[in-house]
Amino acid sequence: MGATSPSGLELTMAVPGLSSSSGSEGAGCNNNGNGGGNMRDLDINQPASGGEEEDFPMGSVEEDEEERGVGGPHRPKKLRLSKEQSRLLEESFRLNHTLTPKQKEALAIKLKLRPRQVEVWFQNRRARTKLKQTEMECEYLKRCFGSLTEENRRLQREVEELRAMRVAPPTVLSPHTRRPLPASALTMCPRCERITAATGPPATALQPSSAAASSPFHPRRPSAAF
DNA sequence: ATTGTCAAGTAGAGAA
DNA sequence: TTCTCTACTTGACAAT
Repeated sequence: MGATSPSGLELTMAVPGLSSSSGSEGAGCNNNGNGGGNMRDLDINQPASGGEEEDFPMGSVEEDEEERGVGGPHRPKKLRLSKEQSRLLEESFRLNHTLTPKQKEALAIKLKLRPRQVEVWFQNRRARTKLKQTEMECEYLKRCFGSLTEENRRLQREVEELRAMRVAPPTVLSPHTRRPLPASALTMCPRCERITAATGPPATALQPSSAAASSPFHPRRPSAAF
């Protein structure tokens, strides 16, 4: 299962029975929702439409190495990848979540970015994917916790009911003689609270409580010697 | 003013 | 030593 979240994250999660509601949280998904994009959609490789000065946000390959900002702000402007750049990055991320140096170089040339920028984009993209997956797993575990708590409550109630029903000790047959054992010869298994013969193989209860016969407490126990 | 997003910086770990 | 990764942080910017 691979879901694409509103923010374009492709998520895969190996959680049984989880229908990853792909667009669950729409809270912060402002980008690429309508394609129209009310967000300023700067192409960092184009000069800003109005002002023709050195108005590059930063980091396009054209302006790369030069030491600008001598005494200037250490983080001058924020790069915004263009739609096309993001699309191509997403596309290659879909194919591969990591890049070889060659792939990185090629992609950087294709996108007119520095290899470092491509690398950073992939790092951040992986981080976002992982975060999303973690959030989904968290949701899933919360649901599991809820249903297990409910199941636990139900079983506790069942135990209480069974305890209340057990007025007299059940008649237990000896495994050897097939005759009823005296109560003094019986013990209670501390784990399953089942009545057994004090020695020898487990005795056969004549009137096992209906739940004890197919109790969920003892699923396929390797015939332990009690 | 606050909040969310995201590119980029930094530190530390691990592999070659 | 160098490279790449993850995890965490920072700061710019848009949306509310």
